[in-house]
Amino acid sequence: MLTIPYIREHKEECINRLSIKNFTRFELLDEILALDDERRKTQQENDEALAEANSIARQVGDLCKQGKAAEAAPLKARVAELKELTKVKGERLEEVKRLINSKLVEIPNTPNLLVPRGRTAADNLVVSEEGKMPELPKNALPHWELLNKYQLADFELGNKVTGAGFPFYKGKGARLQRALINFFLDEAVADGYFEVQPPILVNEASAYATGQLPDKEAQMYAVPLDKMYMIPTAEVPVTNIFRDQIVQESQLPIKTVAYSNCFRREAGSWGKNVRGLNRLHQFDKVEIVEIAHPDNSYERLEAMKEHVANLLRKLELPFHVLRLCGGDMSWTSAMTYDYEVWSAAQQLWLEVSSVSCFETFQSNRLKLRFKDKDGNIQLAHTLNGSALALPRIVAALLENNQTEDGILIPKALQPYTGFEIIK
RNA sequence: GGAGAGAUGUCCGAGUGGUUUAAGGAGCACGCCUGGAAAGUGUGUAUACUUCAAAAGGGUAUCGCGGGUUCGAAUCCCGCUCUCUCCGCCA
Repeated sequence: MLTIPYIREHKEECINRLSIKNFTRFELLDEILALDDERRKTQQENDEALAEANSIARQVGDLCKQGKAAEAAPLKARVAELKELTKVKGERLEEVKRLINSKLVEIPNTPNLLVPRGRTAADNLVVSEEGKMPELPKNALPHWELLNKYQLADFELGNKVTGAGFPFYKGKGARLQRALINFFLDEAVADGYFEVQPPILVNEASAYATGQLPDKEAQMYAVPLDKMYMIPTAEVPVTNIFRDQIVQESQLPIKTVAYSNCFRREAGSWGKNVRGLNRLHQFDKVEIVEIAHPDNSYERLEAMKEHVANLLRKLELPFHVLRLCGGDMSWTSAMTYDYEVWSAAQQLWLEVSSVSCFETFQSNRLKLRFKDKDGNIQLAHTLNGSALALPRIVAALLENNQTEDGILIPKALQPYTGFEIIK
């Protein structure tokens, strides 16, 4: 969420940036500032009452030691009055803080001024495009038929054992999954990312800190008996590593990579173009997360963007990069690049990665800070990106590389698969 | 799942109702000493909110978390979380 000092000191800029996301409820800003004034005033009054009570308690202690307990009676009465007062003030203070918080979570992150204005995916800006568009043989098949033809995945079996959107991968299909995971992890480690393997269940505090709660609760699978949630992305546990932390400035940027299963209920989003691997409830993803200095977080965003582009180059997939417009960006992002690979048989661009800078929007809620050279403590910037999500990569690999002899595996992946062709 | 023990600052660790304004030690930072270092020595060393034009200084809260008792709680009471030991189960 946004910080109150930012809203207070840069209100015009804040409004201008929010308008890029087509946000219009600017009255929330003034409401928050008014409540914050009340919070300060209330706290001051409460603190004064507490200070007087503390002072009286010391006096009572002294009197008792001197054997003058009787003289303490009026002081005790005064403390009782103060206690009533601090009860009322304290409750109001908590109430005001709750109100401020409830309004803050209704305001999205402020987009970077470079973010194009717009409402839908059609307004996204194509910033680069590379790779050779494949020429497919006649009777080219979409990936769901290829999965079936070469016995790489079994959706029916998934339906039987779990439900729709939970396929089994089998044989070379399973091996291809494992190869891609290892390939992505090795590439990230070679690029300086520190590998972690996170839990795939998180507690409420973690889900709240990265913003899945309270807004996106319906998107997560929950384990209510233990008050836990299945992660929709490794971003959640990995970013939460840094919750309530003060890191050293010299440690920045902190580059972390994690592979995990991801679980998404995708409530209400089933419809067109979700066949096969295009949309699943459980999928695999390698995620990169960075904690960066505010001075160079956008340089880090470009570096992450390049890391992802290199993966796609090595996989020899045609792709383009979009800078998302305000209307298509996520609530929490300040700037997002989406990567889409061309899935030749479906004749579709498939989103395989989303790389974002959140500035302080996440770290404010996380309480993720660093101490600068002068000893001042300030919020760090967070960034993350998929590098990469597997199912749509598999879809594009299968469709684009199909030949009459079988499906060719890109060279970079062959050491990981142990085979050059699927037939 | 059962029984017991525990959680104090960067770390170790003392503290069972009032100069604890959290002892002491270690670490770290800076200074002195030194040709340089070690040793020695001195000073400093949490976070959040708030007050103040700013700095300095001050106030409040925080001893796992949340309540309660009391004029006063790290200390007493209740609930929760987590850790350790033993038992049970187990890849």
